[in-house]
Amino acid sequence: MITVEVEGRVFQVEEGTTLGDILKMAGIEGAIGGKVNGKIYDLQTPVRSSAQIIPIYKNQPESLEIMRHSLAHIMAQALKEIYGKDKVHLGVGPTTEEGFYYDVEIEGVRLSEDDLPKIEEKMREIIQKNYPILRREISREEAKRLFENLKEKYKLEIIERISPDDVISVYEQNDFVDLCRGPHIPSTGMAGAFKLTHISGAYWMGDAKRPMLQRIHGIAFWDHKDLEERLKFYEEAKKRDHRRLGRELEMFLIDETVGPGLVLWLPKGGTYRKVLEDYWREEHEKRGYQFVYTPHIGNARLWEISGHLDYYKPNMFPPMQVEQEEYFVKPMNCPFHIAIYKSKVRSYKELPIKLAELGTVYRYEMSGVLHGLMRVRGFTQDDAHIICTAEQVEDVIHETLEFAISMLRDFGFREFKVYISTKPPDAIGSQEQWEIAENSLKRAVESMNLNYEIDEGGGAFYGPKIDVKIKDAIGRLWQCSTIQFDFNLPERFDMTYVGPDNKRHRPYMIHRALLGSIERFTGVLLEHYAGALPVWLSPVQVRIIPVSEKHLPYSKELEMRLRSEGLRVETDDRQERLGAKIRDAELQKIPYVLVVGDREVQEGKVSVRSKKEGDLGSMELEDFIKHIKEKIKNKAP
RNA sequence: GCUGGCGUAGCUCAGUUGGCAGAGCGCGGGAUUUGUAAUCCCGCGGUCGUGGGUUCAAGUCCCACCGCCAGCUCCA
Repeated sequence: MITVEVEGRVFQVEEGTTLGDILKMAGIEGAIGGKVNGKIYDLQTPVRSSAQIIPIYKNQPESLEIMRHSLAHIMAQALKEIYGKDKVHLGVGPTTEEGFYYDVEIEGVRLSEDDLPKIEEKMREIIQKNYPILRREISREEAKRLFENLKEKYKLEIIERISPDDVISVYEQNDFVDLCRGPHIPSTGMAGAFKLTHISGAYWMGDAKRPMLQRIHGIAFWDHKDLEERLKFYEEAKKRDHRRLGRELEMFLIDETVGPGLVLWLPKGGTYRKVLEDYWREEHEKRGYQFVYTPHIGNARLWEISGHLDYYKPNMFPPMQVEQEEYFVKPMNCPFHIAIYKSKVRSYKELPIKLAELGTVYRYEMSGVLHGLMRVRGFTQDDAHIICTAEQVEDVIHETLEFAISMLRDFGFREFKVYISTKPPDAIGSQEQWEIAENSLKRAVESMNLNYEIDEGGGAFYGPKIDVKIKDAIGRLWQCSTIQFDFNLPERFDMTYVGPDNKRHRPYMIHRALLGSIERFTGVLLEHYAGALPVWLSPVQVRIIPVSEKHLPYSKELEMRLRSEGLRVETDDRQERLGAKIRDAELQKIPYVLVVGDREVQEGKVSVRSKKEGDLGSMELEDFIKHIKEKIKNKAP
């Protein structure tokens, strides 16, 4: 007998009683599954030891996971029915954040997106038939026999990987059997609303040397309403695509003849970028950073010392030969900053030293991963290296994290997720170094009340780090800031400082970027704001629209006046109708439009239309200047 | 890099079984003098991604390469 606790009540049941029977005993109805000591079980799974049980109902996210998992099976069954049992070989079919996928190999068939409706149709049939989904626990030998007979070569491989202590279970619906740990809904009829979205390739076991399977992706929810909402979200994301916005707003360009992954900043993008970089420099100046500039290429010897040629070479552009020496285009700025640090003997009195640079680096990324501004081959890191003593580490980390969050807030982000990655097994550096570093990271995050997760053992071999992700307007997370200890480079370059004891000591080095890269961050910003950048960042802040040609002189006067106030202004002097000019300003997402006609000329006023708030009516020019300057100062959206 | 899909005017796209390259927007010229999301007319604009091949004939079929997209993998 085992003891189970359900909703505060305690029961004695036979060991191996299914969760469903236990819940029934407790008088609980409508549960999809349950959490048994924190693990999600379905109703058919036997409970083998005393446990705390929390039922899972449809309105809880965990129930979705159960249902989506079953949909993956239903899809697999549909594929087998359409393409033949022997032809379809199943890989893995897990759930995702919003649905499920299944990796399959179908002999002689290349699926295309046109095949999806047919598969969906078959899935609906299976759901309609409402087959019971039955769990069966079988021995390893039986499992092997079963999947050998089914010609499921990938499943056999999975069986090999299942640890001997684990129970092997299969789930059956009608004549379909799948190796699966579960959990599942009790019958196919309970499946919710779903849609197959796309097909892609995926290596078996994520290994490029193994065969590539076809991955069929689907999304699923209990309600059609939620499904529709999700589909709308995709449309919304598509509307916000920075690649489209970048072209429409004339921000940037990636030109095939220049090269893939290499960004050309157009004048509008250039103006925006200058504002961003000026702001960035000011903020760094306030916090005692010193600015440095370093070359784009460096001698191979430098990259040998840094170790990049050992472990980073595949990501570097091939070398160029100059006067019998090899040079590499830089993939990182650190070795240069270190050379600057080492240019003289450093005293503990001048630490921490904070060297900052908007350093443009080049990395040879595989062609398949390039993506607009988000993933490119040449980009500018908002980079800095902080060199300090052990005693200073904690303050430095605290200050840096605070800096990162404050800067991201200025750009309009309000939600952050922080990840701390700790010591991996193959790490270098002393235990003491790691402890000081990791503790400082944890304390900084805790003192700032930030929501964080620890990725145990997820750090680089050369040091622990903090990554900050931001949540954008439609809930997507983007990694921006990273604060990374480096115990490797100070050793390799023999960096030292002279301590109060007049001896040489090894400093701590921290590599950090707040925005990540200017390119990527710009992509994120564009998507976050759907192209309508806050006034302070907008390349054009005000567009003046004369109602007719005769108002052009007054418009030009206004333009000069606003320009002298430091605002970015242009006048639409085209021979177009007012409506057309308003529309174009709107499409260009210009924050403020000033309409100038007879009334405004006579009264010396301006008629203000804000992108955010619509027609604000007539205003004294001075009042408008005050208004817009306030928005700029506050970095209002 | 790998798998699949796609490359037609500056942009968005149409182009049937192989048979004279099209539209809208944009751009140039003209008319209009406009009050809060598209005024009208005319015109310029393409070696159909590049290079081979099949064919009387290729945007269309075949091959290779380049680029883009969805993923895998990787990552700022």
